[in-house]
Amino acid sequence: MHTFSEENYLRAIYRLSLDGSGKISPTSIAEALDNNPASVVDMLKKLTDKKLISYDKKKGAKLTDKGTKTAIEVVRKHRLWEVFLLEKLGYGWEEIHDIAEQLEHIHNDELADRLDKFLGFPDYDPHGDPIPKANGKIATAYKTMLLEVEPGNSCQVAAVKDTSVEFLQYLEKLGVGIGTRLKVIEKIAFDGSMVIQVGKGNSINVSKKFGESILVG
Amino acid sequence: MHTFSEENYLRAIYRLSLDGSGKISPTSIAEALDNNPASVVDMLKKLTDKKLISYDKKKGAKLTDKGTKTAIEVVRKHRLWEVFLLEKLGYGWEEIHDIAEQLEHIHNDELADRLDKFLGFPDYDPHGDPIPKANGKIATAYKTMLLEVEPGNSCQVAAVKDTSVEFLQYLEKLGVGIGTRLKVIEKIAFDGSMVIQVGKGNSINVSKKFGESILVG
DNA sequence: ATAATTTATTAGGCATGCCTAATTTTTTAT
DNA sequence: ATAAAAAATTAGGCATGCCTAATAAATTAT
Ligand SMILES: [Mn+2]
Ligand SMILES: [Mn+2]
Ligand SMILES: [Mn+2]
Ligand SMILES: [Mn+2]
Repeated sequence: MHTFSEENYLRAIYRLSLDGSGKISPTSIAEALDNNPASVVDMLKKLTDKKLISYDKKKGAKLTDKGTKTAIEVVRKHRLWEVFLLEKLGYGWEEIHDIAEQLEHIHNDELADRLDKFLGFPDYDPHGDPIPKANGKIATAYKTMLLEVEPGNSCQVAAVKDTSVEFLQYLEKLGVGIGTRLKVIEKIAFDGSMVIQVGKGNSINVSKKFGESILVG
Repeated sequence: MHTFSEENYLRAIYRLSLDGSGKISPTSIAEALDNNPASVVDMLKKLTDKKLISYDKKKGAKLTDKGTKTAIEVVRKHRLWEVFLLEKLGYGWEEIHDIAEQLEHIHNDELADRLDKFLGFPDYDPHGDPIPKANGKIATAYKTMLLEVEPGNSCQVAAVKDTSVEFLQYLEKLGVGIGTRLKVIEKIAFDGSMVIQVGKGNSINVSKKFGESILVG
């Protein structure tokens, strides 16, 4: 079995590989895990020895099939537990990520499948991310950023790319959740911010970072 | 926050203190945790420094108020999770202990209370052990062993003192669970074994160890 | 009381997973 | 091409939590 730390690295590498933002370097992993590049280099050696990744200074880190399988299992558990925490225990959507970060490491062969069944085989987690199925298949994630929506057009919030407490509480305050209808009124060329209308409510100005953190469908 | 290992030690010391089998020594703790007395001595120092226990070669280890509080919180989570795993996820009663061993270490202030509420405030776990309440109060555990029941008398299984897979699967095979009515037919002086009738079924011979592992009420 | 046995403790070591500081390599700017 | 900056790596260290082997202390048996 893998350690918590190994699983956290695999999950981080997996997420970085989906971002498609190029080479997965020690620095990028360190940033994702909020630790030190030197620590990452240590761990990349261990993961390479265990055949969970390949690592090459030129090509960066890449999950092997074995590593991908493990990463997806961890992600599956993470997202299923998030659904449980929100729907069954009544936590707020800004609280669940940190707890799921711990629960994703509980080891038991049947756990994910039993939890999945108990929850009614949900397709998406509370942040709009697709939940990998028992066979490892994953629905393709939404990938249009709110930022890319042209003024005059409407869309619905499909997922949030940032699960920080700060961002989710801000969304809560604005009345924005998964499924909320947003209309882009205007884009400000100066700083990339935009004016949007939330549902049928009033218009507000949100930053470029905000526009990049919401995926719409 | 405390580490998994610290919590496991606190829980072990707590359980040993309830057994009332005298002084809690490094050897007894090592046996409970299946590790080495030398390791235990190391940890007793750390727990003493953190004011979670007091340790004295003469008096053995004793939980402080702070240590007791933590131990009870861990036991509370352990038993609530066991109820969850059995009742909501449908695991067998011999499978839940090991998973709860992991789940008991998930840290979140509201978790135990939310889980408790979700489960309908259960009083006992699936092995018949009382679940500590939010205020730390615990129903007194059953303490009459099946072994002490006189021939001719009947009783009901209230709890099992041994949660090993081997014992629980054996009980399963015999059709014995919490609440099962048992009648003591005969006690064999030779080896302490006894002949019991399970429910309205046939009579079987069970060992002394068996008689010591079942609590009745 | 002395010897044998058991228990507790210390000493030294190892794996994990992190760190800082120093060094090397690579990339970017001039 | 050279200098400056950034990224990767190495070296050395630290905390945790475990181990074995050696030693000390306490118990039990003779
Ligand atoms: Mn995690
Ligand atoms: Mn999520
Ligand atoms: Mn248990
Ligand atoms: Mn445990």
